[in-house]
Amino acid sequence: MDSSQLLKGVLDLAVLAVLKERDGYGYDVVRRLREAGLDEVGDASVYGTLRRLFKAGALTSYVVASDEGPHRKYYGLNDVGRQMYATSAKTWGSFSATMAALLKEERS
Amino acid sequence: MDSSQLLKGVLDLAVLAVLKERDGYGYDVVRRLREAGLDEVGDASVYGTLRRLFKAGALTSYVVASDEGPHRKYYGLNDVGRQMYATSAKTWGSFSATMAALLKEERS
DNA sequence: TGCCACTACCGCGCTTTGCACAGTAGTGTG
DNA sequence: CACACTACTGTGCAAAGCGCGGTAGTGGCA
Repeated sequence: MDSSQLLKGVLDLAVLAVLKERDGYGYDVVRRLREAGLDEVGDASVYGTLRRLFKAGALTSYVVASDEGPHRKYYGLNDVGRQMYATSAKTWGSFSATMAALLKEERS
Repeated sequence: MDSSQLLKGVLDLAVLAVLKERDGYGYDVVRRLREAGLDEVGDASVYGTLRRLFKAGALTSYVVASDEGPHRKYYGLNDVGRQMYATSAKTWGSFSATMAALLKEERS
């Protein structure tokens, strides 16, 4: 099945969630999301989301050199990002609860 | 917050869910979805979804005259639609579980 | 009679967003 | 030196939900 459409509007939240745990760079965020179960997420989607969130003022950004590869652009949550995470998580919670209730009506 | 993006890819499932309970026409499906909690769903989205699902062969369709207004175009699930509902519900279930797990990691 | 509200449907065009694809680099391995 | 892995970027596309406007049918009300 193609669950890519399900990510719409939720990838932001997912990225915020992993960054809330600890700062991370793009390639790392992709890995963490896939390990978390979102294995179909595209790398370009994550990079795009990070740039979008940064542009929206929700993330801090700093570049760190690496011994084993190219530089890494780290991202982390700031206050705006934490606020965004809180409200998004809440919205998602009520939305998924609504959907769960809708799907549970198995009285046919 | 704008939860419209959350509907992406899930509106199909929501529409299938209400039609699984019983047949319905567009305007009625909109009302039922809103009563279920998806109060921000646009009517054009539902009509579009119904047409799309019908075109995909998941729905039956029949027009019924009404005493109190315009005609009503009823839609109902066929075998394809029921199959689609089953797999979509399953996909949604695992996806939302993944998201729940991701959000629950409150160990900062 | 004229106006409005509610019901019911459709089409156009816009925006967001995830993604495929391609490209650029740095590092290490055979 | 080719290749794999790491790491980031840009372009352009397609799907989907929605705002808006339009078309009708019915009925109420002054």
